[in-house]
Amino acid sequence: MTGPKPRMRRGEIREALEQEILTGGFAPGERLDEQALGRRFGVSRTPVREALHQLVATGLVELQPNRGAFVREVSLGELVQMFEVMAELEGMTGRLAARRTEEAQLAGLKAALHACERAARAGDPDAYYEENGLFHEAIYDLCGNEFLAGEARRLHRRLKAYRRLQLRVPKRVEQSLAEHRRIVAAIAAGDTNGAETELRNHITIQGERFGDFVATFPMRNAAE
Amino acid sequence: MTGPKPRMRRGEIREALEQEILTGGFAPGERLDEQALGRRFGVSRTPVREALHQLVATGLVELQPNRGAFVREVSLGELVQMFEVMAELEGMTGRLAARRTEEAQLAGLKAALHACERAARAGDPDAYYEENGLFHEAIYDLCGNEFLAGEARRLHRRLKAYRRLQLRVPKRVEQSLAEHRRIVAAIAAGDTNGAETELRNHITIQGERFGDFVATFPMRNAAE
DNA sequence: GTCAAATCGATCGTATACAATTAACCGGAT
DNA sequence: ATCCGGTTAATTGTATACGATCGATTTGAC
Repeated sequence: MTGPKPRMRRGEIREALEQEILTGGFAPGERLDEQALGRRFGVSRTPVREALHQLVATGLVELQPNRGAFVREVSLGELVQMFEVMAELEGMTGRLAARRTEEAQLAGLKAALHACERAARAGDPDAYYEENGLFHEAIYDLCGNEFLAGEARRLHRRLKAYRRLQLRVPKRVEQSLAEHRRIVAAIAAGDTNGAETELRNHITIQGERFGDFVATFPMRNAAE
Repeated sequence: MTGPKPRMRRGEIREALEQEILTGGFAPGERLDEQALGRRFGVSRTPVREALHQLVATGLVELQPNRGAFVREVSLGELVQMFEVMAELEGMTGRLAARRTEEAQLAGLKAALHACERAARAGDPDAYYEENGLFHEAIYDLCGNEFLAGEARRLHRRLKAYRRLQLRVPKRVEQSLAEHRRIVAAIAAGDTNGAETELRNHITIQGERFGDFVATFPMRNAAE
């Protein structure tokens, strides 16, 4: 048996489970047994339970009453819906950033853009992915709405695995970079509509049309 | 001692605490003692703990490590931010509903509107508040994005207490009703921009200008 | 052979017990 | 008198024990 027992704490357990679910270590729909996980992490059921409950709040895990915790399966349609909302929130951060940002505050955003350019030139998709996250984070900081930023971060995290996939598409990195440049230009110019539109499209290309299509199909409800 | 012990379950405890926090039964910043609450509800610490953790996820409670749970204090600025996001989400539901709704599906929305009209004519703000919630719920159903609907419901719940307050402003019910009519008209006409704008303004009147103002002040971060 | 009901097993939900961490209090030295 | 360190008390975080609930299996009758 290879089971090490490093005695992790609740927070670490939460992160470990989240990581493993996002990377596919647990199959969607799979049951997450409390005592099995407890044995695996070298702790009792209690911290595992609390970690699972936190994951329920993030939407990764579904909790059936008196039945246990299961890895939530996200349908394609649901993913589209989440991207649709993400696009809206990101667009909003752009609009607010464009309206509220002063010239002097642009340094961080421009630095993040340059970092993206370097990663793209290096042809390193993983590095670009990291810098991309920091780029959007820079916009969050500029939007002046910390609550909005928190919600955007939440969804960003939730969609992490899927966003990463999209970068594997051939010319996608270059295209993304070009969009980043237009976004910065719009924010710098105070072009609220431009920043909003660019950012929205940046998240879902043809997303709304696609959304219209799948919205006509019936689909599962979100967990309580 | 008036302490009854009805032995509530976790879900009930969660709702009771949520209700009491929203209605001001617990002061903002007040500490929520686990065993005290356990005694009060006639249960042990365990279900209280789980209820508190769920409230952390909703943003009502803040959890300091090894220190305990506290009622989260929401500053005015934070409230404005939340309304700003709420306005955007509602606007989005309106836009999607206007684009995706067929004539035959409008019955429910129109019924909800008529119910609002009846409550307004009766001069009953509380009844109007209820019907208002159902009206927005009807739009959620039409937007075809269940995930978005879930997020909107979450924020709606979170802002419940404050929305209720706004309806006490003199002519506010009549004004709200007029906005509802314009919203329905826009959705029925398939006017995406109109529905989005009307709904957005419906949530925050002059909200953006106010947001611009308070965004220039420093403010607390959202809890982890 | 099929279906239904009751028993059995397993797991979740809750209660209680223990350990670890923190904050407050107190005493002493500068 | 003030500041610093150690000690203590209280509370969170975790472990374990118990009870309740649900699903599956088995047995019996039709």
